[in-house]
Amino acid sequence: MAKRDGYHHGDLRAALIAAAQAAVDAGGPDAVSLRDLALTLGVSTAAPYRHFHGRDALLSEVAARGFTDLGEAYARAQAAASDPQTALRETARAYLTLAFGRPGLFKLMFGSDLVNAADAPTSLLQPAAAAWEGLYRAVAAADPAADLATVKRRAITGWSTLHGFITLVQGARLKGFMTEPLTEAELLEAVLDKTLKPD
Amino acid sequence: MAKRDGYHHGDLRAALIAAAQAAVDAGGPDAVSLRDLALTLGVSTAAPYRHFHGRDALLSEVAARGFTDLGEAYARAQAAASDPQTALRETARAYLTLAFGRPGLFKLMFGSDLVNAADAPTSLLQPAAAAWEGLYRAVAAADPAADLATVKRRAITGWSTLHGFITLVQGARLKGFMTEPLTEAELLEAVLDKTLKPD
DNA sequence: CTCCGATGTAAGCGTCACTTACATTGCGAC
DNA sequence: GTCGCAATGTAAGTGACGCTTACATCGGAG
Repeated sequence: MAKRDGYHHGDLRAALIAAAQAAVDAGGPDAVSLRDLALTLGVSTAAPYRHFHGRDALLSEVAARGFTDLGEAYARAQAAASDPQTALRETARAYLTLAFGRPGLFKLMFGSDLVNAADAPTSLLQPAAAAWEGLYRAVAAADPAADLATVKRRAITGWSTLHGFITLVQGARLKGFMTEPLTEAELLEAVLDKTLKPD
Repeated sequence: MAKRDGYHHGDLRAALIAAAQAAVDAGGPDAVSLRDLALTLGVSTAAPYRHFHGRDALLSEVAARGFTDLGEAYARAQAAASDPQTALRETARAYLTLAFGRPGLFKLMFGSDLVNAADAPTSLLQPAAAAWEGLYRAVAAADPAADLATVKRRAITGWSTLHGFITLVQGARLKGFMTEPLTEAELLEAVLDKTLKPD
């Protein structure tokens, strides 16, 4: 790859994904402009369309890799844990780590309508579903005696707590409320406690 | 108002807000185009700028009215309840009602960066803060013995559960998982239960 | 009645995603 | 080897968007 002959780029597709990833991490989904990417990569504005149907297709690829990363982080957290309770807590922590460590990517994955779109590609839907399965798996393993409905209910309500806290914090809705008598670390543990509480 | 002399509109400002509100309810914040609104109202594309600094200022006005509505819904719910526990549950239900009843408006209020913006006007920040106070008030009233940190923690984690569920549902992240053995109504009550559980 | 501030218009700028017609290249078939 | 074709690039243009500037029109206060 990376052979430049003055006309063909070498591996424009990979370069576009990398540049888009960087832009998403730096400024979220809205910071991605195909024109900008093309200019940065020294290529015409029409070139990206040889590799992606459009802006959404490129963003879908970036989001898909985010979901893949998330699923792998879940798997690592669960493999490293000595018992199912710890595994569940560390799985939740992996979600928080992605959300607060790469907020731009998180916004793309969970704040955009890409996954919701009618023409969402399998390459996006599959990793997204796999990530959810990773969460679900941890909830199920933490209480093998629970029936299906219970596990689903716990997974959904727990995920809601975790996800809601993240979106509220990132939307700056808790500014001035998170501090005062509560430290941020205390609050984070409180959120984890509520997230994991069985019922 | 509404005097049309062929040149001046009569009350363009109010008409713009109403049209923007309708567009937001119909298709969310992204569905609002100043050009479209101007065309619909039979006015030039530059006219809206006589009444709003730009697109964000108009959307801020719509969002502000949403927060005002939310705060009033809280107040009504609390006034109608016979005891503080019921008041808290009905306050939470009011949040769900706005979210699921007017998803486009909810997305504008909590999914956009308007409130977060550095130049957010007081006319938006004040109703937003007031709405949060309405939630907080209900949590505090439900347990008068609790200290400040406890009330804050409960309000934040509870709101997180509620808010996260809404955003996950509206992002279609729970499609196929909400149904199976769980009815949607059951799940909603489960979310409310988890939201309101003191600790 | 006259002037002036409020409110409108016409025209245009720069950016965006995307399309179309054409140019260049590497590579496998022969 | 070279020929032809598919892959990959370019140049130019379309239409929508937010926003700005210079000018036109109107109603009401003096």
